Amino acid sequence: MNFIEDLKWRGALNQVTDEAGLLEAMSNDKIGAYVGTDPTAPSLHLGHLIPFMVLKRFQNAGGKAVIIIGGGTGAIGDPRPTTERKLLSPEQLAANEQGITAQVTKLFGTGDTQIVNNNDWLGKLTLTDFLRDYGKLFSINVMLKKDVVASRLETGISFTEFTYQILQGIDFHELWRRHNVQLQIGGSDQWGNITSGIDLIHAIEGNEAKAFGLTIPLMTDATGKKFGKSEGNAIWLDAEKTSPYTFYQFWYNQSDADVVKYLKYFTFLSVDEINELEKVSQENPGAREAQRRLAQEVTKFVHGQAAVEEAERLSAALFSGDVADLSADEIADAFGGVPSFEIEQAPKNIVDFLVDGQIESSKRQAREDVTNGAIRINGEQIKDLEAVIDPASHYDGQFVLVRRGKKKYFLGKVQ
RNA sequence: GGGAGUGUAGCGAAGUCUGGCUAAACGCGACGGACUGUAACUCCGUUCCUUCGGGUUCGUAGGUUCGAAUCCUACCGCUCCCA
Repeated sequence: MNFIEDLKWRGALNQVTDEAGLLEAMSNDKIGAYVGTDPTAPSLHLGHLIPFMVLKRFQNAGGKAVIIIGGGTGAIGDPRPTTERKLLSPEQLAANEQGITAQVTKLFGTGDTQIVNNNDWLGKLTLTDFLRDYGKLFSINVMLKKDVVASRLETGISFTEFTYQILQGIDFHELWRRHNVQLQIGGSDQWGNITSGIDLIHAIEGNEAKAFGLTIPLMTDATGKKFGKSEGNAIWLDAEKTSPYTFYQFWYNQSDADVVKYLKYFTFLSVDEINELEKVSQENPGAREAQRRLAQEVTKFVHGQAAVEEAERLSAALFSGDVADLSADEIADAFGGVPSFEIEQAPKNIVDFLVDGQIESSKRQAREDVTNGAIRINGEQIKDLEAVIDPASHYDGQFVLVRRGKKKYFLGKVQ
């Protein structure tokens, strides 16, 4: 199976500009492909992982992976279909660039990968050079027709964001020139920006210049919701923002209807392996074999093998439910990945305890959950609103382990 | 600058003409529970705060009234049309 066939089988292909041409270019030469990310946040989240997975597959298919950290484009802002973005401060941008660069480096290693920051060339471009060298090559008429711009004409779009597509076009051309990058990969919303780049390359280098674009379909789950949120929160790749345990659990909890789709999309398992897992999953869905494998593979890719083992150890401890007999050391060891909060040594009423530990948002809510039997302290269900929590009662007086609902854990640490 | 709209709980959206029955319909989301396979579906409950007596809300500030999300005035924000 070639690169494109593999993507099709995985359901990871939305549009390609010239499928045959791309395959030919790949077989004739070691070409590069790139994915760009603007540093809009200090960490990547699962949505970002999607194009990176495809880039990695491209690399595995013998290509060279190039990643742009968009210091320059991030300073401008890729227009959203609805509203204008707020500009990020230079300090924020710098911090975000640093965080994201570190993550990408971890994902791709240092092998056949190039990580560049487009601020290196965009930052040096003077206004007059920009207008003379690039502005002349872009037709306002074409730019206005791009989907994002068209949708913004109603509500308004600043000149700054309007210009974004030119900047991304310049990026593609720069990489084409410097690193033999002939393919740009992105989400389906990037089609317009990608074709801007291809057009620019053709305008500067001539129509015979090889440049291709490939987009990936928007990922949704079986109920049609946008993928990648857990309880309304984004799943981050940064272990500080989303613990490896939570990350692992996110994948482990995927529904049967979605799991095969995600195996195809988010793992490098072979066709045979995935087909086998699909079969196993259908025959015995309750064993959650496919989900387990999915969780292992993706957690390994993002956080490493040690994190997988840690997450599985923690999961085993939590879901056995038998936590009261663990030692303080075991608690510290196993529950390190669970959200924690600081507590005082003195005994405290259950409701106050939950609110002070920010496990509950208000006393009202805390009472409701306690009354419903949703709260367990050190493994023991507490339904009495007057109950007093004494940190000294378990784990050498060091910890109080709180469980809310069926599977949310919090660790109180005595100061 | 002129004209027309609009601003309600996390979001969407009723209620405004015909003031009290409105802490404010309904939907989504979120949270909890039952079921289960740490799934999906379904079902049930909760969703401003509370010392459970009550308190504070419907863009903001005033006013009318026994009583205002609902009427009046000013201001602020947003959208559209004309210039």
